[in-house]
Amino acid sequence: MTARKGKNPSELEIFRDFLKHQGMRYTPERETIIREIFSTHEHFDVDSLYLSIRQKGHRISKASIYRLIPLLIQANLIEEVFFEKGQMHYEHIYGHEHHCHLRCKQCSKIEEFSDHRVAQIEQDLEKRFGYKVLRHRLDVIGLCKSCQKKAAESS
Amino acid sequence: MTARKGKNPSELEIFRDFLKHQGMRYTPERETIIREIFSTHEHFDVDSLYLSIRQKGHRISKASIYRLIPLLIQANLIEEVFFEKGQMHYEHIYGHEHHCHLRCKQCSKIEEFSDHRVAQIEQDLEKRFGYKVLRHRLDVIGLCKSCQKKAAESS
DNA sequence: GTATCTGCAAACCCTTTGCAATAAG
DNA sequence: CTTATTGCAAAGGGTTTGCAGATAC
Repeated sequence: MTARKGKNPSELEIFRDFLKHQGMRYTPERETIIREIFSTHEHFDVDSLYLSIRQKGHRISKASIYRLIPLLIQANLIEEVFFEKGQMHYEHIYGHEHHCHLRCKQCSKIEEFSDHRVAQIEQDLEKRFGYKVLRHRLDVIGLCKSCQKKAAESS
Repeated sequence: MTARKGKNPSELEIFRDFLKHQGMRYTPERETIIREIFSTHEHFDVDSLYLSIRQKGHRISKASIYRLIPLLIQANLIEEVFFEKGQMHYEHIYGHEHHCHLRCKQCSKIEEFSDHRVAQIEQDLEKRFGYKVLRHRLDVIGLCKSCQKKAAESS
């Protein structure tokens, strides 16, 4: 991202600025939720986030979490990653290396990779469609080595 | 589109075989739904699919659509593409040219594109990780021209 | 004939929202 | 002080499910 000199601002600093710019307020509840979200590198859903916050003794309502999430997305701190079993799952996009996923259709094993050609594609898209590209998600689905072997044996 | 009486679209043949193999039944309701899904190249969601089926005079319940979709996914005919405004959106992955999506974060407008470099990336992944690649999904998120303009005006 | 499928409507459950009390700025 | 924010509980809305009748095989 934009690290000119020195260290990058923390998620909390970025979000505080975002709120001030919007005429919104920086509350203890919001700080607690953000701290919990950024305390791990995992993706999360509202329910598990709510439970882990409660387990640490904080009394935050789910409504506050639901109301905070759109703001965090607007501030480019998190994004929706996938929807599963009736729930949306989110992950941080700030402060973590971007990567693409190579996923085995059979056993769901995931390899992570990066490829500079995706950035080239993005540049071409900006020219061709006039979009300002913010980010991408590339998921490649296939069969891993051992699942190929199993498939060959069973046929 | 009108019903094609003489020709059997291959989606239907594939799905009929799939059902037989699972001990399930090929019903007129299922055929009607599949014909409607494959009559266009668009993405669809359950509600709009339901409406277009009803508008053509067929009396199919939403429940039947909801119950059919997991089967079509299992048969590799369609897949989930994205979740938006509370609804899942699907698209065919069989019998139609593959394409990637360039989506506006603000207004959700979608441009479709293809790029041969994705196929090159896939080939490299097969070599590097030993996977057999089946397909991919590349979603690029950005701001379309008019949403960039709006953002500039309001700041 | 029998097990699957259908339509209907109610249940489900994640998410959103109205409201009165609270607190940030 | 003023107005955004909170927690609660109720409402919303897409999706799932139980059931009795219909139907593919």
